[in-house]
Amino acid sequence: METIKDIAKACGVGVSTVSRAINNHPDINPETKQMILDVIKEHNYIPNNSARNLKRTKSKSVAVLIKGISNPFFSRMIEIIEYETQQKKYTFVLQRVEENEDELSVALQLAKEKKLKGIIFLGGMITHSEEKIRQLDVPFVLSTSGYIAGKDMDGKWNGNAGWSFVTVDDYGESYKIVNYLCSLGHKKIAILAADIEDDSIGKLRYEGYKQALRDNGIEPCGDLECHMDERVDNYSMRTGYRLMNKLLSREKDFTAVYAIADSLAIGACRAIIENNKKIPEDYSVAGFDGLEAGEFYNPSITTIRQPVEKIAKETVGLLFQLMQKEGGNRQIILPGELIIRESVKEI
Amino acid sequence: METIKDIAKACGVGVSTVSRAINNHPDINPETKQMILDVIKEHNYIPNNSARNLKRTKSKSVAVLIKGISNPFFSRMIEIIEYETQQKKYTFVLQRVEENEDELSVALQLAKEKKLKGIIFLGGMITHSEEKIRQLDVPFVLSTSGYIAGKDMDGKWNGNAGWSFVTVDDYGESYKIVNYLCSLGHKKIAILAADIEDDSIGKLRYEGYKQALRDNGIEPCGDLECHMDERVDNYSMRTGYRLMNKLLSREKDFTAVYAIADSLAIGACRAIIENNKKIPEDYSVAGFDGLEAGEFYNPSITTIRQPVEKIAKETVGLLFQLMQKEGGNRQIILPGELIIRESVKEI
DNA sequence: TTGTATGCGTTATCAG
DNA sequence: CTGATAACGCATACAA
Repeated sequence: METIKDIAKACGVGVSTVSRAINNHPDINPETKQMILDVIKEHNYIPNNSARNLKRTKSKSVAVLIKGISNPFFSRMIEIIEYETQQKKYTFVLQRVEENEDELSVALQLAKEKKLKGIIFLGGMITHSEEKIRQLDVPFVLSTSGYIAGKDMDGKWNGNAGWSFVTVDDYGESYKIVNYLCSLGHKKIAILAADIEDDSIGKLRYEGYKQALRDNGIEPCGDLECHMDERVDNYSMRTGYRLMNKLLSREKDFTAVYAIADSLAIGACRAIIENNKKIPEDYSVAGFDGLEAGEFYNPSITTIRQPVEKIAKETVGLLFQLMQKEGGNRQIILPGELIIRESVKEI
Repeated sequence: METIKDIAKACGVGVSTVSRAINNHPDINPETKQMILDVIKEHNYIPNNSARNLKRTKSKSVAVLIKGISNPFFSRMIEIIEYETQQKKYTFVLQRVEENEDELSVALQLAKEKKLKGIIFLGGMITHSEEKIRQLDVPFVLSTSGYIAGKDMDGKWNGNAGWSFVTVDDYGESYKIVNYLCSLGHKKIAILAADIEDDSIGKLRYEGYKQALRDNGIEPCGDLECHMDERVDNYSMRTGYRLMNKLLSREKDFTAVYAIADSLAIGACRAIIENNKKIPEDYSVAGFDGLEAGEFYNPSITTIRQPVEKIAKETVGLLFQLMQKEGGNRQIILPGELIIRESVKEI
């Protein structure tokens, strides 16, 4: 294994000079620097990152910890976050964390190893003790999650989370689209929801649905609710398909279905079509998220679009404010956008 | 910052004993070990990974380098690779690499930093000099790529790649589905393809298409080919939508379209539908990949399914054989599966 | 502008 | 079973 010493020897200079060449330090003769760089290239020398991290005191890097990397929603977010981060001349570390892994522990460890300046959490970060969160002495922002942590059970914002986050108002936007369905004359609105025990966005969207119904004088009916199985289902098209078939087999009357995610909505559509029913003639279908797949589906899916670009930008902006101590924790709640397409009709 | 020294002091033992406790070494008194572990937990001590990597000689870890993380196809692969790796008691490192980044350089660096035992490349690894590849002294396997490197321009396998890979036969499977379209009586078959300059799977699938046509006595016609714009388009639904509209505007006659990816096929379907044409009555549409989105689309998309699970398992299996020197480089070419669904009709 | 020496936090070696 | 100490490869303070 080649080390900086070997290079120094090969160049006939000291190790620190090589180090200076590598790290673009100013106080070095341009000629020696070029010579060293040439030798390095010739030897295919690669500095050992562990040693660098160990020695370095500071660093200009932030990390994104992402739970549920398969979420297509996150792909675009990452792109933007990465771009914005690089604009600010910071290095960007992407770290995926298992569904059953503790993202906070991973964050703690990574912060130490990479001497991080800041962290962004994408997904997850729902259930953590204040105490453990406090161990994280690096500025961090929760993106598209964390809202729940500041919400009371009935969905009302209690306004005192001790940390920063950026998210859409899942409860409010869910309310909005269900209310929209009601305004179109729908009275029997089914829902494809997360499992009952869910305490994340699934719960928020579910609560928004129920409240919208009540405010429209409709009492939520358990027979029109179809929940995922805990630890079996996920937010996939297949799940939507399964849930919809289950709902249809109950032979209950309804005119619209609200799926709490576009992926579920698409699976639901397929189930409806295979049952020889038409969308939206027989059933209206509404989703949530604003995925590309919903836009190009046949019929295209009426949904709430999450402002991905905006969320990403605000997240990075907030994180850097925190890092530069330009203000304390803030909670940014962005509006979604009701996108009216083909899958819902007036009744 | 707390170090192993602080823990040793707090426990009244030497640092090496603490190290033993952390690393599950056998030669340590179970009681002291438990005591140390307790103190560690109490202090929230986290060992510095950089220091560990620096000092450690061996390691039991493999990495997956993935180019194009948004590819939904890769999500499932990663899941399986990770599972299989953990079965073998190895640690798994996922490293994403930018589209414009050099995955080989990243691999070289990571191998050094993390003392990797093996590497899996997902996507990318198309254009690299033999010389640079040889620098990588760690066993590696190319998954769902690399085939091209052993192919001649006309798609024939030249059989002497100096490295291992696992993939489907993009050329052959592409040939298969186009041939299937021909067998159904289609004579004018359009294609939605990658940009002309593409030298990856895009080229292979394109060549398979042309050869299938010729073998069915049909001369490929440029007017029925619609290529992506280099560096602008990607394998998204939106691209498929754009290309299909472009193709339709040419007002050329055709009865079937073959999109070289399911995502493109779905966008194409949407474009056709918006032009008030029916699938498959007016146009048959075929895809490639076997994405969930194609299965649940309306109409469901006839396609070639890549055996994701199998690819992933064979990849890991091959890598570990290489690592354990149980054989030299091998090239595994798996068959795809023609899945007949609703988007294609006989003519 | 350059070289030397020290220490980052850990594990491995060796002596007890 | 345990503890002292020498590396690991690099960046940096300091001396030249």
